[in-house]
Amino acid sequence: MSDLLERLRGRGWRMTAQRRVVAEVLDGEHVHLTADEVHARAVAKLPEISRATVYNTLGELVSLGEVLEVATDKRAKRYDPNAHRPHHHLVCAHCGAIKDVHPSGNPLADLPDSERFGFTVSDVEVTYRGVCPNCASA
Amino acid sequence: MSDLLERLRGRGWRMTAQRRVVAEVLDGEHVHLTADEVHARAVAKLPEISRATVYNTLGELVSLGEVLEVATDKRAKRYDPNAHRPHHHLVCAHCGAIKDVHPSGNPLADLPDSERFGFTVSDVEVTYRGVCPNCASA
DNA sequence: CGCCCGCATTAGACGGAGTCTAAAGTCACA
DNA sequence: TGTGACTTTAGACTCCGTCTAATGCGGGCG
Ligand SMILES: [Mn+2]
Ligand SMILES: [Mn+2]
Ligand SMILES: [Zn+2]
Ligand SMILES: [Zn+2]
Repeated sequence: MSDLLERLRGRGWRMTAQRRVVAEVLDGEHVHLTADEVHARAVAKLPEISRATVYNTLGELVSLGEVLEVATDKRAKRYDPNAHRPHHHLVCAHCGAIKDVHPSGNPLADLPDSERFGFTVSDVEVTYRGVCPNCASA
Repeated sequence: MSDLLERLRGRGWRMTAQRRVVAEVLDGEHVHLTADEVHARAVAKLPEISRATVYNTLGELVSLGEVLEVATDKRAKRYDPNAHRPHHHLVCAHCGAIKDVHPSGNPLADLPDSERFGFTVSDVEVTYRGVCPNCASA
């Protein structure tokens, strides 16, 4: 994702300090941060950045397909910079920890035509739930 | 679900007009209503029922395993009285229509040990997304 | 290089969904 | 029927996210 800024510039994005900082926060680690967590980390690098700008920028990154929205819990959406390699999620029901997982097989193929009700099915999300080792040992 | 009230009484539930009405709203049709939709339908039968009671009762039904919470979109949770037969969901990305589906195969078996990170995995939710026939023809 | 237009940022108001509280009501057992 | 614990209620409150209108600034043009 380190050439993200280049790609964005290529798409006509005006480059600003705020956008750079949001991209930096998402870069590197494969995390699943909420918008307010992104904001908190962005503020550490650029104290005057506003919540609205973080929301705006995340929304744009999502539209551009550079970041995915993930709704694993029923609270705040999480933003996933791992948009390159398709994957699903494994969530700890106790502490909320999230792992990227790659199940074998193609769940799309497991939905027979008789179960499609005439829909054009284009995507599938799989969320595994369980208890992480940390929470299990506590 | 028609003997739901019996089961609940058996569990020591105090039976009230409000709880009866919420159970009736959920009974029968296999719908996926939001809490406010449940409230609206409950009000039609018992005008003075409050939003808080609908939320309380839905929460209790969920704890008892009689109703499932479904978070197919990123807005309000939906309440699913079809807790008897395990199933997944197919959602229209355009109008939000929701269908119950029964994929072949067991997605839990598709998650190799090497992808479990020491978690005890107990559950999996699969959400298919696409466009329904109505929206496709429009 | 510096101007200037239009895009970007900002603070704060606003909205929807859900939770909480404290006061009032009512179920059900004795 | 009386009683006490359980339920219900209105409305305040929180959290997450969106919107607005005023201000700021990036960067192409002259
Ligand atoms: Mn991920
Ligand atoms: Mn369902
Ligand atoms: Zn955990
Ligand atoms: Zn549709």
